[in-house]
Amino acid sequence: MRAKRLPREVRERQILDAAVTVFSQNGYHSASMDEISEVAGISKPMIYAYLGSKEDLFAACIHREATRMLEAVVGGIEVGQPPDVQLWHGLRSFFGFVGEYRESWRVLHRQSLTQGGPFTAELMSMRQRAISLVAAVLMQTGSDEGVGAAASESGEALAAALVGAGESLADWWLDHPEQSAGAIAATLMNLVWMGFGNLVDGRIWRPPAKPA
Amino acid sequence: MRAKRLPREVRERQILDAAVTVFSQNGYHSASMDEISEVAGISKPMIYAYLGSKEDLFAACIHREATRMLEAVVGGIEVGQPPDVQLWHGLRSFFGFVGEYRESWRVLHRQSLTQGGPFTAELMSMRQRAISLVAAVLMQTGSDEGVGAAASESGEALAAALVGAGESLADWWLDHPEQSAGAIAATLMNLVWMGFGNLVDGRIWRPPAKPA
DNA sequence: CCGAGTACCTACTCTGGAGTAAGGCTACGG
DNA sequence: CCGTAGCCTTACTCCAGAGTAGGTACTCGG
Repeated sequence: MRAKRLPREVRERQILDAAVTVFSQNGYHSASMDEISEVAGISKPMIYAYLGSKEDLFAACIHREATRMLEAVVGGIEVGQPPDVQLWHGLRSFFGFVGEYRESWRVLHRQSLTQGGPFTAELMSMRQRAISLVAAVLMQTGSDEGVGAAASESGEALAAALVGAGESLADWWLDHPEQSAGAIAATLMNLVWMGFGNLVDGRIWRPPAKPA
Repeated sequence: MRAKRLPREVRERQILDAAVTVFSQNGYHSASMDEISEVAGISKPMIYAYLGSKEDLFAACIHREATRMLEAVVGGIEVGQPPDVQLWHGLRSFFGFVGEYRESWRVLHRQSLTQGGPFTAELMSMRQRAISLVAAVLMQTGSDEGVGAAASESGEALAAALVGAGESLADWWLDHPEQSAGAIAATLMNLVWMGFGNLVDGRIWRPPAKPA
């Protein structure tokens, strides 16, 4: 069946959408260009004409979705706020994004670690941006209040751990969707801000009164 | 070149070693059986004769390495100790393992999330065992001291977050090897036990006097 | 010394799937 | 109404790499 004639811009979006869907299902290698073209409702050579090789296509997917996600998170943070509130809003935005765009998340995370392809660059870069962002929020705490030596020395490491915790929790959430995004965000916020030692004593962190 | 005649048991170990090496470098899909056979110093049909298909081989690798790792972690924990000490020793053992067997870690983690193959079962199971183990340690805190409601309700989620933080920090460590395994473990221990809120105030967690 | 079993090899087959050559259809400017 | 630019397709080529057929050497019990 011959597809209706459409401007390039529109087709490119359709192709990317289809690619994200297919990649998210079974990973980069298991996805075939034929299947992507079928889902996109277009023939294979169009993909090559517009987006280049399979690797290029994957890189383009990663780039688009990563940008979307980081924009969502950054957009959720208000600069004037105290650091715990910033972190809280960042987490809420992150889990909100994951909940709303599961496919995007899957393609970003579940396929991300399979280093090997040249698209690794794209992924490393996005991950690094995430870590840097978190580190910045955490360390700003420091400049405001004179952060403890232990915290400031290992800022990047702490940020990496936090990012990993978020990723892992997001995955766990996909398999246990009974909770809301807010509840998940609160769980992580508590772990990371209060620490388990405090949680045991029943001390928990709560968002400030003004409803978020 | 004809290889020297060796008993099956020995060859199987050599093959598994080679497979772990190759899989850890570029992931499951990029690894070829030809390359594995070459690294193992043996010809391809031997692999098929002894370990079965490529998927079987990968599953066998995962199984062996996961068992090793969990044994290392479990072996590092002493049951009588208070929970924070147990967690501390577990973390030390974990990062010790990662530092010593980088290839094992890579094959376990970096390839693990690419869902799709039937070996996913093996991976899910090992991850679940890790999460359960952590959850058990954390929750035991509860039964000892009457854990806060917030902590007990989301025990599995907290464990998932902690496991993810550990994994992510381990990856980060591979790229920043300047610190010792103990230092990395201490970083995570502090984040997770004290929480960032306390770290900012300079309160940190320390292992009990008796040198670990 | 001789089977027979087990380690081991060379040299294939065969398929999935990336990427392409070559050309048809449609809209729009002139 | 015609040409040309750009959307779109069918129908290939081609190769990496999983898996195998079939045969060779070594070794050990008898």
